[in-house]
Amino acid sequence: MVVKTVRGTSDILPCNVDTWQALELVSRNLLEAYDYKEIRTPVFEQAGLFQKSVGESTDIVSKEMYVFSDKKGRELALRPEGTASIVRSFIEHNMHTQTLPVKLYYIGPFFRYERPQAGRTRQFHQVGAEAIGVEDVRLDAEIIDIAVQIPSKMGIKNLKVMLNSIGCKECRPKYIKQLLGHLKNKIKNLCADCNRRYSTNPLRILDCKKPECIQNVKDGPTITENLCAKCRNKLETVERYIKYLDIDYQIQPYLVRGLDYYTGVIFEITHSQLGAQNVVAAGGRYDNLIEQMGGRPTPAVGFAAGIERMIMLLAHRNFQSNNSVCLAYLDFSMDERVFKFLAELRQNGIHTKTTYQEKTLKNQLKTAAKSNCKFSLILGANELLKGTVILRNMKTSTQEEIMMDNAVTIIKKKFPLGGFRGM
RNA sequence: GUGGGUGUAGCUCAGUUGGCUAGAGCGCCAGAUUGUGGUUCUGGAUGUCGCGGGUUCAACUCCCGUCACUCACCCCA
Repeated sequence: MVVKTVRGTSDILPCNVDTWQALELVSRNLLEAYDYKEIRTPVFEQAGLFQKSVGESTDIVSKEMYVFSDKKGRELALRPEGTASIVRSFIEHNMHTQTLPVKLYYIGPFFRYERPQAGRTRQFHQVGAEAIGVEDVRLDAEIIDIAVQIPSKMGIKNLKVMLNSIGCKECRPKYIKQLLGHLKNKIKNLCADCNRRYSTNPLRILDCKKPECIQNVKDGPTITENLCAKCRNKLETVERYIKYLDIDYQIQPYLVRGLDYYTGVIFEITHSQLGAQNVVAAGGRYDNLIEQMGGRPTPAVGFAAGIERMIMLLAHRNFQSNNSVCLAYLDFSMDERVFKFLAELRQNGIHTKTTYQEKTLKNQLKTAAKSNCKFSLILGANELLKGTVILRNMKTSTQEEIMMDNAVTIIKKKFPLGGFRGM
């Protein structure tokens, strides 16, 4: 058997890579406009980093992490998410001494050993951002804004923004007690998973999809109406700000987050065309994490968006650039003058295709048309003698004969600024 | 980790109750006279029928196993 990609991984082929590049470009431009700087951390870290930050109790750490030992016996893990590494880096490089907030973003691959499904693979990519060091709800609003803007700028519509707060160190434990009290007599009505959650992660019972659980949770207390005054005020302020930004959202009292480090305002952005894994982006505040990881007490807020999931929503769109020309030559094998002309075009940034094969002109034009070239350059013995070349517009099927020496400037004028179609 | 569906040419699929050299469309390649593409016409190439085993005179078709894909649960971006 020939070797294939590992389960849950896939090649991003040239035919799809334009969409990826467009998405990355849009993300970078946007994040940098919001004053975030890119950070690139290693794809593997000490396994303990994730155990401490993401939480031993989560499935991500307990079951889904790619853990391995290196030759010195160090326990390492492929990163299952982005925030932990950034927090590690923030502490390691004493970033608290910089002007706060420190605003960072990342784009890259992550790894979780899960059963593949629509919108879920073992290697997947996220774009995310973190604003660290200032506790201000405007940063929460800004993070939500960016998380909405990235897919929106790509032309993804009908995003659903859901907002909630899971409280702070003070009010969350109180609420959990209340919730457990409410469910105490109803445990036997809950599904098997929620019976387990009752002891491991009670908040998760809130977002169970099973009708019997929804039924029992419905008449119980919600975290949203049991927040302390401070948390309630923060949630309301975030609402006010994103309203000003015209972000259409709704409060979802049963929205909770899976990772242990979240505190306060959290959010999820979903899309109905994605299937069961419908979260495009999600995030929230994690004010205790940095202290918990050995730094000084530092508030922070961030989000991550699933790139594959956005790509799925863009599948019908074409981001292919057609800013290329095709050099067709004939009557002779590609001699030095043609080869030099080709190099000259390319050295001047003109995306130039050619066949490298002695094919008929017909054939070469066919190639040019197939690969979506805007112009063909036709260079035969006649032209070469005169020092000219034929510039053929593939769309209008009109052509003109120009001097080879002027070709670069003339072609460059024909192209507006390079970029992606449909943006 | 659990459950359902699927696995036949590069792609999308057909293949009758097991029976001759396994098919279609699209794509690909080549031609329709001399240096001009996307239409049309003609011709052509391509398959260990996912892999391994079993039943049978005979298996793409039945049975078992396995791997992969896919969808859902779990979990999460």
